[in-house]
Amino acid sequence: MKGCPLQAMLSSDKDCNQKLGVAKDILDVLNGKWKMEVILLLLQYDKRRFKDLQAEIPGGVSAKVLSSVLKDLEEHHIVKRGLDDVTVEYELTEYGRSMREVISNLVELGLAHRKEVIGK
Amino acid sequence: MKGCPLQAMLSSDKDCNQKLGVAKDILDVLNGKWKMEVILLLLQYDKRRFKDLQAEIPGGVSAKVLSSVLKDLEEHHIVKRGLDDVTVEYELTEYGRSMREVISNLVELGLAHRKEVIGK
DNA sequence: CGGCATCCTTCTGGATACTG
DNA sequence: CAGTATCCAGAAGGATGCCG
Repeated sequence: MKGCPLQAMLSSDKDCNQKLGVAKDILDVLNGKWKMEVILLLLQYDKRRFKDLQAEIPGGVSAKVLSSVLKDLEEHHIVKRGLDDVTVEYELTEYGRSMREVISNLVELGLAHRKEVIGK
Repeated sequence: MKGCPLQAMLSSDKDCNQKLGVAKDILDVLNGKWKMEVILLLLQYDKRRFKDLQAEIPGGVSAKVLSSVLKDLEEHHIVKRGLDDVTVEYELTEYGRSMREVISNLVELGLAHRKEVIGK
């Protein structure tokens, strides 16, 4: 045993498992069948209505699931829900827009992973 | 619509959704209740036996679940399973050791996320 | 010791119908 | 249009027991 292998930490009194909890926080934000799809669409369109999002997501989401996804993303400050006149429009917050780099990094890591696990 | 918002891609003929699939690959590797715990323990100990891993994981994993986790990590080239004499020892592959930086990055992102979503 | 077999509970997501 | 309500199926994880 050599202590927590996660350097890059500033506060030293927290233990490794708490750090894992922090890491899982951000995984939860992106995890799920449709979260990244929604974020990507909102990166493309800036503002989008519920029905449009539902129609444009490849594969097809039920209204119930899309609703819960949007609610979840809103709670995590990724999207903003706004009543524009009579309709409802969703858009990314500034923080939400910062997810583009995060997802890009994941794509990079994913490509490396496919290379490592060839043929899988 | 302005095209796929994920730059940092080299091959241009694949579309955005395939890129998301690639990103999900790496998420799957780390996602799950115990995968990162196992990786962290193996970063600390280099080699570890099944029972030891099970005993040291905080919270407690059932043998069935730990078994499936290790099998999954092995399929993804993260851990190596070796019969050392009569006992079984697990250790990280070189690729598996590269997960330390990935997890560290997630911790960084998680800290930023907590800062963004204060009090949650 | 290192699992696998079985059974059970919980969580995600899907299908459909309905409402303000 | 933008959801909510209900019911349902499948996967993940847990508890316990058994086996080579």
